[in-house]
Amino acid sequence: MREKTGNPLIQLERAAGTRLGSTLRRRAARAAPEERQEAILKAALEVFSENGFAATRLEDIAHRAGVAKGTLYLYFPDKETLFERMLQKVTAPALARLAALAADKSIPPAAALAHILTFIQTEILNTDREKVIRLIVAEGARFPRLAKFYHEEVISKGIAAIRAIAGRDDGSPNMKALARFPQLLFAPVLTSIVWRGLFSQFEPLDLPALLEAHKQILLQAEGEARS
Amino acid sequence: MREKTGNPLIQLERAAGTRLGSTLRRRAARAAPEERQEAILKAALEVFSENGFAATRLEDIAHRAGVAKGTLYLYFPDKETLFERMLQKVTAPALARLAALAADKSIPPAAALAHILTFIQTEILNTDREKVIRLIVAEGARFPRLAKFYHEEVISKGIAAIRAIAGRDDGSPNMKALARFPQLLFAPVLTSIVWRGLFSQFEPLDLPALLEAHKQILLQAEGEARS
Amino acid sequence: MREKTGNPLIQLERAAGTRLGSTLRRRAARAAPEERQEAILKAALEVFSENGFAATRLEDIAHRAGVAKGTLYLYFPDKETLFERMLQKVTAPALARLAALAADKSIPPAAALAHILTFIQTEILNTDREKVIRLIVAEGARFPRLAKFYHEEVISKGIAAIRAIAGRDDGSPNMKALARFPQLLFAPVLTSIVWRGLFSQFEPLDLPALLEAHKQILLQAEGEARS
Amino acid sequence: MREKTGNPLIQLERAAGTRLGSTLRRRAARAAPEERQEAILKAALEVFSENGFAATRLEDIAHRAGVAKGTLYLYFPDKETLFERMLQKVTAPALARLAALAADKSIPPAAALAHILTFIQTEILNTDREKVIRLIVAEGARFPRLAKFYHEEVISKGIAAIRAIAGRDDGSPNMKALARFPQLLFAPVLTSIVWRGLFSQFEPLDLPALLEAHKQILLQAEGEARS
DNA sequence: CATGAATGAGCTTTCATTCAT
DNA sequence: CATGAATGAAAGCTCATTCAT
Repeated sequence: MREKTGNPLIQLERAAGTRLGSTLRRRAARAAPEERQEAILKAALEVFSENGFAATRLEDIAHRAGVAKGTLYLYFPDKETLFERMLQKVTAPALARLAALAADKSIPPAAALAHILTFIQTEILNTDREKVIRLIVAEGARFPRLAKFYHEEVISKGIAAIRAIAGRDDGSPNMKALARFPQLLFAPVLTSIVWRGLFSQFEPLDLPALLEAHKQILLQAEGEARS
Repeated sequence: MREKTGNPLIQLERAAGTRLGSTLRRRAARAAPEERQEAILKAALEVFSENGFAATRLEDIAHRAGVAKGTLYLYFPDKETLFERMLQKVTAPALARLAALAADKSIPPAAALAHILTFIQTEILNTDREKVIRLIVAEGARFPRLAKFYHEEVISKGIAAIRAIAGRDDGSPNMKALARFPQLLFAPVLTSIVWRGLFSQFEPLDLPALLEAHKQILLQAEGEARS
Repeated sequence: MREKTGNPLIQLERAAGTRLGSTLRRRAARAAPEERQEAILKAALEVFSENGFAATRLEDIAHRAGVAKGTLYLYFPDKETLFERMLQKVTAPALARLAALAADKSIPPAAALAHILTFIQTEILNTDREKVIRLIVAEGARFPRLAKFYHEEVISKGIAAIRAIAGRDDGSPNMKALARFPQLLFAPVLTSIVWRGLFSQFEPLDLPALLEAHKQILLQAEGEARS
Repeated sequence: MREKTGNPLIQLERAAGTRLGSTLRRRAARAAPEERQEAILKAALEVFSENGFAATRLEDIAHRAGVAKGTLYLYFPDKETLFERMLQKVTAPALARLAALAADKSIPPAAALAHILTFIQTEILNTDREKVIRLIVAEGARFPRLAKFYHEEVISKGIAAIRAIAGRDDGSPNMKALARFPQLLFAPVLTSIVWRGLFSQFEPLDLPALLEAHKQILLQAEGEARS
């Protein structure tokens, strides 16, 4: 951390009050406001992910976004709000397809749930959303508003979708269990995310294979969701 | 280190006293040094659990432990070390019985794994160890030394035990999967711990029932590990 | 300069808007430059009066004047100059009639002085000029240039006028005193201005009656300056 | 302003990590807490008087008091409170003798009031209390709590004392006026204080003579309060 | 050993001023 | 001319760490 930037060349120029060629000045030719907002949120996700909320310095986010410290305050009133808005923004979309899956009753339940796991695999893992999950897991306890938002917007919807799908099946005991505890479907995903954040360097984890094994156990599926 | 908070949610609790002369010191008539160390570590677990590493003030730990701020430095060189030592201390024991289970080849694998889950239920959940797990999950990424320690002392041993047990079974596909991915055994436990830290107030979770369902799916066990 | 507030009492008023895109600009269809200057100075008097120099934000003045922040700099080089120019502008006229009174030797001294007090009552109290006096009293010590200007343009002229008038009288001891200490004439006025700025809400002050009493004491006048 | 202190000798010593003779270290051999509080309040009065509330930097107060910035916060929770406490502290005593004068009915009213003016002259003018008055006059409008405190603790008591004394006299019209408007007694004092804060360098003011003249006008006193 | 007052680096936030549009 | 987004110095406040007692 602690990148003491501040191009000395530029500083000299200023100190002297001179006005040399114009190419070197100006940090990035004034971007559109939406792009800056975007850049700030992107930088925020990165830096918060690396350091956690409390240990993140706004100056680092600003640097990473290519703006000045004060600029952040043109877009967000304070650190906490920036944090929450950033998480909400990344969180926002994404649940639509799950709802569609839940509604499509032509797909057999086991296949639909396998689809969900595949969906998670491609749309969340190794994505910004994985970082978000890590941040929520790590900081959510200190941000009840955030936990509530995430539960309402993501978790409860996902839970409902899984429950709806599993409920369509009648016989299978595993499906019954899933209808009661949808958490069992994504528990290995969450565990993998945590694992990869902590232990991968000591003991790597073959995530696709793990999820495949999970599907077979839970859904007796034969890897039909390979696509 | 030197991390700063600013989290308004947390600052409420503070505000403290107006700082006067110090006529009425002495809190508990001088305890034995081991007891003090103990008290400090206990307080540290509590306060770090509530606030996370960066947002925790050493003064709060000292206060909770009934000692002065400076006293902490007689036992630990700095905040980070206190944090790590505290986690290591709570972590330390606990794995012996798992190893014993793994070694006892008279118990059928499924029963042994069910035993492990029961063991986790009674010895970890609702315990200081659950708090430790939450802290590791939340802060481990910023404390690689800690993650390494925890992997070495706890995770890899648990993994090895599960793998040894599951490996004794030959036929069952679930056992094969567990031998390859022991994480699948405790994934629902970790998920539950995270859930209870974040979402319980919005949507409670019947943990024993969830683990029971998990056992049935994974081990076709019929709750035989009730003991 | 570059002074900072932090006064929480003042910050309440702010908080502003969340800063969005700027689709709906334009406040008042482009005014003539003199009018803008006027509007800025008017707004400046108001806002500086409410908050004092250091705690006043230029943005508030701009907002109140219906112009953009940057526009201020087209009319004034910096905050301090705006402050001084504003005070000078309001101060500027006003002394002519006093000089006339001083020159008109047909009016008996006591009556002339009573006139002055009446003049003050109608032309200063409850006027922008009262605000100016409060600002000078409050901030003058930090703006020697301003104090000097005010002394030269207003105070010394007023003092001279009073002295000239009182000096025309020979016998009366009060007139002798006033010729030596013209401040005694307007001391109750200044005191009232300060009082009303600070204590009126706790203990109101009947200003006309007070000045009437003052006239009687000092000038043995019987309210003949009612005009 | 902006005294960048920080004894370079000491800084070198620290940088090198050496431990030389012990006399130079240590900012003042750890004073008693009351003394430090005292020193801080004294420094605060000075610096606030020079710069006003908003333009005063806590660091300057700390430097002037010979303590570190953080030390201020051991004694006062924030800038505003320091400001108010400082003013209250200087204000606190002082009114007792006035009350005594008001109660002593053996002294003729005019003499008692003359005493009060003399008292003001010796106990307030050229004193910390004069600075306090200037600060209240300048900042009171922004600190209603402070204005209220000052009115309750000082002003209203002084007003009451004057009114009681003046009320004992029956005939004199001046006394009647004073009983109704006690402000007239101290108006020249306040005016002088303001004058000396703003214009003395351009036009000095013989304050004792002015107050003497005031006494003669108001009390027909012949300087009997010389004592 | 224990204490807690003292320190000062560091962080969030504000706002006068600039300048591309 | 006018705008207001952008800048970054500066200030209030916190808290890990030290050290005289």
